[in-house]
Amino acid sequence: MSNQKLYKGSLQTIILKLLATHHKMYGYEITQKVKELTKGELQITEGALYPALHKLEADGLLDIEVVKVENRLRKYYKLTEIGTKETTDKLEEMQQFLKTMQHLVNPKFSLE
Amino acid sequence: MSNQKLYKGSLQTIILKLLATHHKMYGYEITQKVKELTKGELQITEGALYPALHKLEADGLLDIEVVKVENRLRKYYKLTEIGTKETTDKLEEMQQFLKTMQHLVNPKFSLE
DNA sequence: ATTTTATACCTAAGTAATTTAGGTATATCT
DNA sequence: AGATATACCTAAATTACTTAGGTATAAAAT
Repeated sequence: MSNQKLYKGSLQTIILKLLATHHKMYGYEITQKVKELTKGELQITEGALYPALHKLEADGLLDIEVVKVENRLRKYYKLTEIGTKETTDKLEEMQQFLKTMQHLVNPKFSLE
Repeated sequence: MSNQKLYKGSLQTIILKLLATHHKMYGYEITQKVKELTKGELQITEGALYPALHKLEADGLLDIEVVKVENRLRKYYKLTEIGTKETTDKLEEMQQFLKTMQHLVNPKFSLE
């Protein structure tokens, strides 16, 4: 995973997108889902994930619901109304970014 | 440019790609070219660019050629042999990253 | 004539998202 | 019994960047 640093700055967007799609997820589940969806290409570390979740919650984008499952704690996160709005914005920014980067590095445009 | 932070980690790749395409460029030219290619979407700051160029040179990926034009200095950079190789690798990593991110944020329209 | 903008280089302090490297605890597999 | 998987967490270090300066020449605007 030598290109892990390219993912810098996209963690919040990834979390928000997952919560928009799956409605309700807990931290560990997010790490596993990302690993699964990216076929191991992206491994979200817990040292990055948990502080990010706490910040999103502190910023009012996420709501929390603590559940005890098989004697273990789970903290389910879901989007607030503000979080849903912010997700739309961040996904648009991401699409714009991906389009721009594709344009910059795509060999098709190599003669510019 | 609220999504500037998404570009974190991609500066080296952008520089290398430009030098692969244009063979020889100087710092100021790179900032202008990126602004032009991205229609202002991405503004490389000089505080980021010059240290990045110095690092790429120190790492042996770039060669330098100083030229005096109209009484002003220009430092032209071009890829070394190692730099050319590294560019290929970094562009592959970037393509993989873009594909993965596209898939993550919009599985419906995956590039696959 | 003088100020501003454009060209062209640079550095250093501060910021923030991460990595690294720990920690706690329960359940399951070998 | 020990390793792996589940499930949470934090704090110091790293790092790529932003911010905010600096020097200097040439051209354009006021």
